[in-house]
Amino acid sequence: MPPAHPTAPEKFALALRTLRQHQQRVTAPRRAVLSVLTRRHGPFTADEIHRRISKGVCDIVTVYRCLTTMEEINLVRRCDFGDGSYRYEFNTGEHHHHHIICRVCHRVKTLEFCVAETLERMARKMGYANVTHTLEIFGVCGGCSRAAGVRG
Amino acid sequence: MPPAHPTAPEKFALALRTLRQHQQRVTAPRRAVLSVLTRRHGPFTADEIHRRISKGVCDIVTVYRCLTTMEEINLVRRCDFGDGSYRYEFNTGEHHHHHIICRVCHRVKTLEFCVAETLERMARKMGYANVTHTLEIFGVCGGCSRAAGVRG
DNA sequence: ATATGTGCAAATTCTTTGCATTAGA
DNA sequence: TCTAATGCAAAGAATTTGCACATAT
Repeated sequence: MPPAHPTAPEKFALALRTLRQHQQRVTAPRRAVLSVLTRRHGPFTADEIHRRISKGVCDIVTVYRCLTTMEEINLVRRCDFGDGSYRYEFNTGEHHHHHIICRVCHRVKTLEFCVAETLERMARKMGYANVTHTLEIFGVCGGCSRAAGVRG
Repeated sequence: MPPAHPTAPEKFALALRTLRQHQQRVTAPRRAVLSVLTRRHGPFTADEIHRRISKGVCDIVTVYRCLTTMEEINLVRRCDFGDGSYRYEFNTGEHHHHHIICRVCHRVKTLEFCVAETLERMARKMGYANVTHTLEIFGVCGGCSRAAGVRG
């Protein structure tokens, strides 16, 4: 069986395969987007991804289109931290997880733990099909708390 | 002690009192917004609220400003279903709750139950202060499933 | 060869802001 | 009275769309 945490190149190769399996073409912009997303987990906004791509490879519009396509085939997951823009992360399919977002420095930590199965089960009992959920935790991280404490 | 589920007029009266307590003026647009939000739990988008207000009472911009003010004094809660617009609901302060949103008809049910305390506790242990969370459940409700089933 | 993907410009959608005017307290 | 709230117009930000051109298969 594959290692629990595939390396970036492994994820990248897997992603290209997944594209082809879904009759999607492997283009330079798609490679670039996937390269960013497999190297660091993110999640990143479309703009952040675009800025991490070598200048001139593609337009921000193309980044959006790549991400939409990739979300449709479950290669990426779209997250919403409620701050006005969506974020995208590579979907390894390994484990469902959530984020803790610092309200001050906006750094994101991943929580490899989910507590919402109970709620999903409840929703299914209520007659819902195709149940999913979003769950994000917000707070002020230790560093930012200390920084604020020192100042005032 | 007050009843567990105050009536709409009770909520409305309470809301006006809360406004005054916070040195906020009681104006026609604010009454109109609160009237909508206390009559039905929602949550509603700014546009939905505006359309439910008698024509000519106020501009959509004013609805946004009312909602912002009301959120600041905790009279309303802002929800984000990740579909491009925020939704607002009256905050009775009674109990924290979540929503189940049908992906097809977009009808919202309230889940008077929260499972995320565990996660918040975990975040606090990780050194985060001022911890909150967002949690929404999505699915296809029974009615919509049946409708889809009948057709195809 | 040909359908799919991309660039550029422009449109859309949601939300916020500036400023003169109106109206609560 | 006098500050806070509103209307209107316009700005902003994020995302999507239209269409001609480029390119992966």
